[in-house]
Amino acid sequence: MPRIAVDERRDLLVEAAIRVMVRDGVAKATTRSIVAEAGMALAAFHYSFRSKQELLENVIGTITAHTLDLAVERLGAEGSVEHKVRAALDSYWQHLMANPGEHRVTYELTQYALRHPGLATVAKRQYEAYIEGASKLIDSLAHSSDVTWTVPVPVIARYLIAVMDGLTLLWLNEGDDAGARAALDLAGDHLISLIRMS
Amino acid sequence: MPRIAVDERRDLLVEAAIRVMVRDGVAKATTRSIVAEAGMALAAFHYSFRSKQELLENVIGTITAHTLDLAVERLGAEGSVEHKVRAALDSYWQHLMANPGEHRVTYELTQYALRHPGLATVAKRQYEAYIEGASKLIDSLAHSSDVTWTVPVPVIARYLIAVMDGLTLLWLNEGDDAGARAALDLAGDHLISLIRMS
DNA sequence: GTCTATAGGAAGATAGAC
DNA sequence: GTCTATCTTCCTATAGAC
Repeated sequence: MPRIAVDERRDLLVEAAIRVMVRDGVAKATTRSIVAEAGMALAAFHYSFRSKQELLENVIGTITAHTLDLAVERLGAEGSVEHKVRAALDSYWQHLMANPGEHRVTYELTQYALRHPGLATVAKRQYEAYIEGASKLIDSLAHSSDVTWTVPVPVIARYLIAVMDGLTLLWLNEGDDAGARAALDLAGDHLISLIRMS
Repeated sequence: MPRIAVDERRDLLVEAAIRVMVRDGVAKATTRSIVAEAGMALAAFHYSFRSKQELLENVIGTITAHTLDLAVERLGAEGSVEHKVRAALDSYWQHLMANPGEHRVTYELTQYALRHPGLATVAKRQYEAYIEGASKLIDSLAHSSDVTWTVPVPVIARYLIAVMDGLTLLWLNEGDDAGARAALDLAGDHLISLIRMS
């Protein structure tokens, strides 16, 4: 009954959609379940968004931005380069263990998007944003400690993203805390071995 | 019209389901599209399988077995340990580039399974089978060349699976051949550095 | 065993009163 | 802008004739 500006309604629906996806999965995030989560009538969906696809574009954009913000926050550690690398990995891992549903949703969303022609380009841009973010993170890590990498930054960036994605999936699917943690530490060793002191 | 044994019909439906999933994605693999692919009537589905879930259990089992068979074939290389490691990674990568749809489906299936209570245990067993397969592969690689690993085999196995999963996703999502390949080679360097000659 | 026909429900999207 | 009611389509699963 209360009148809400369309822009605000859109934000509320995007947030509700993300909550439903985290709780029940992307497939269960139907227009009906989303408006129910937001406490709105079904028709509210379609005078806020032209289609479900338009909502999903916004959901993907919001989640990508959120993830990149978190990555930037992770840069704050003090001490040696080695310590900074470990701290960054630890910080990511802590966030994963505290918010598994959120991470699972990002994988579901890219897969969903890549199977739907209208969303495929959005998914690719999302991945490119991650790679660019990782590159900047790796670059500034070396600069802040006045060291260099023995391997080109774009290569390390892709390797970093692949390893973290893979370890995340491993833990989400297998559920073995100690096993995944040991593999993460091994990846950390490798990253540190790529640093050349100068 | 021709009478087919139920067991054979089940196999035909499982194979048809996999073809549909590879081509159109797991979400599009409905009972209707699967029987259409197999050239059967809709009702044939439900006197071959109790439910769609029962078919999916068979699909997951078949794909897991197929993947493990491929991994075993990859062991045949001759030469130094380093060469064997490179050859195994190359062989995997070649299969990925030639069958991207098949690999994409395995990720979709685990995600699908983990969201459906009745299939969650099947998905976990699938992942455990992968880890066990990787462990055996890593073990026999060292034995056949009379060297040892500087890190426990289960840790390397999880690291290997995570890295390959992550690199696969990276390539499937970003589509950059050279970028993913460079990251793969970096992972290869790391694996080789974990070998201790004796 | 094999089929046609249909039940029964949930999805995205829209019409039209207020 | 906001709602209820409904359209249309697609899904899994079953009934019942052959």
